[in-house]
Amino acid sequence: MEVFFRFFGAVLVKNPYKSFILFTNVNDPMSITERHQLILKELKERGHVSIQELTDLIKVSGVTIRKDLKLLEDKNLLFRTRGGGSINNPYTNERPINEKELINAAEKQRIARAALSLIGDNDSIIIGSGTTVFELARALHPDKHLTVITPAAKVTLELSNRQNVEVLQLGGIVRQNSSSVAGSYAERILEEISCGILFLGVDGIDLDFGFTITNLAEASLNQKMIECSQVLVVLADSTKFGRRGLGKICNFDQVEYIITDDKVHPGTVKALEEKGIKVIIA
Amino acid sequence: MEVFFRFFGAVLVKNPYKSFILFTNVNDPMSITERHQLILKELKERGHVSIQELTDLIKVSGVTIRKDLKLLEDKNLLFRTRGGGSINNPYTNERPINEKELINAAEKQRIARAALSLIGDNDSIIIGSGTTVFELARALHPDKHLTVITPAAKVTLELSNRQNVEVLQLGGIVRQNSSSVAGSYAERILEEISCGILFLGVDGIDLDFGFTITNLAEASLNQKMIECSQVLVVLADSTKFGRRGLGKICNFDQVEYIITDDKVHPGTVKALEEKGIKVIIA
DNA sequence: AAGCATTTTTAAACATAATTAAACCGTTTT
DNA sequence: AAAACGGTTTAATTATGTTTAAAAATGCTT
Repeated sequence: MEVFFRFFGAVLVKNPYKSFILFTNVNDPMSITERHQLILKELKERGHVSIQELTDLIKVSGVTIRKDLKLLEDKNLLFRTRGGGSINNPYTNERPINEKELINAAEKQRIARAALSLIGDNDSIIIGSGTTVFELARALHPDKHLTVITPAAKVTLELSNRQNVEVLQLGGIVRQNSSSVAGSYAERILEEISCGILFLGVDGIDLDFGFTITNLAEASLNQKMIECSQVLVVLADSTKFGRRGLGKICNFDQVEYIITDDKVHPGTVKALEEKGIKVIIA
Repeated sequence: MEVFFRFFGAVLVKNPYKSFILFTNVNDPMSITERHQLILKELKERGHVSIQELTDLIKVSGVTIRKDLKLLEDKNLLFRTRGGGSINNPYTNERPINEKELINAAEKQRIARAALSLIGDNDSIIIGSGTTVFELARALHPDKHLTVITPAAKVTLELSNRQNVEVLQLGGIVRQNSSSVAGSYAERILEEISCGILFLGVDGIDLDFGFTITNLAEASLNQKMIECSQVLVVLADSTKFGRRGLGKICNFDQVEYIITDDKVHPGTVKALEEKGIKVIIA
């Protein structure tokens, strides 16, 4: 018995299968489970979600999102906060929370997400220490393999179970508060490494003095990082401009990109661009 | 006999649809088994199915699809969600790390607290990787200065803000899951170090074969740690006895203390003590 | 092939769950 | 103090689920 199949004008012979075409409307409203999945995914990537974000994204009412958050909280999958939800228990504060850090959190996340676009497949990158570049680690979910070198234990922990990411933790004495290493051990490892992009967080950007950080040992490590990297990208929210830290890291000619937020002064941007730096406003 | 494909022509023209092609014969309605196969195939490809989709496709009533989904759920082939089915439990995706931590948590904490008594003022110690020795880091609140060397990022993060503790994080490639480094970078740092006590967690203690761990790179690192330490203390809950991991760490003559819980077999304790090891039961 | 029992399917009725707008209340910000 | 924001409740609407009884399909026996 010979069986013919016709499909878009072509004829298939003796196909052992039966055929159906299943259609899914992409514009269909999301099911409750899909919403919950999405919320959990966002939480995992960003650390917290806001109701505003979610209503914009999913096109449902705030009441519904609040109900979702309540359900997920009941399942111990998130902690409810005013206006959203968080993956961390806000009540297990290891150290007093810097209020300002929280206020700039959204900017830092936008900056981090803008930085993602600079990373290519099979790249190797360095992620420095500091809260801004930590957000980069959090937002990093590469499709292809990526090697990440970092002095920061927080970055290592964030990335250690992530798909497609290989982490090289630098060694050395750990600085209090930053949980990040510095010193000769780390620098010696860097001497054997050549890396694509360095993502650096800084404490100060002064148009006359250059890029600075408050800790001297870290400044030295950052210099070594610059030496072994081909491209230097500085991530800094707009509050860092006009400030000076104790230790100088580098001059403007060594920096290829600065990624910052939209509160940066236009004159500053112009001055940076005249120095040959590509400024990305997230 | 000619068989033709069933097209939903009007739908095809509309663009916001994604289409999936499955095979089936048109003339006969689908059998129950074919339906189930179709549902499972869709699930495999897309992760979830909706009842709406399936009724449109197979031209059966919603009641029937619900019955199908119930049957498949009873066979543990899918999870029912409102309006459809999902391939994996949508709510068990979080917090994989805590689970291992929870195993024998109370024992591990008692073991860790017993280990504290071995640490003296101004000592320098190594804390290895694994959940048991991590509990030691958690319990560590020294009155006098203490230097801690560790390959584990979790230990570093736990101790980085603690009073009187200086942390030396070893460098190297980070192992998935353990978030702990191993390899030549770490070993080279250890060559320059001499340390008082090494607190090691192991995966297996076999009276004939010695101390073992499942990961080979970690086994090698552990050997180097032993070389640079004066005293070796093994922390292991009683479930570790009689087991063997892939990589051998050391023999019994190199171990000075074993700290374990009270569920250990008395014969085992005796055998260990005959080998010259001091056994502490927490 | 006819008869009969069993299973499958479905429409209809009913029950439950989900969503939202609107009204209202309490906090936080200005 | 006012305005803006987030949260809760209510009531109406819509979507999804369950049950029931009847019809249709299937399988088995003779």
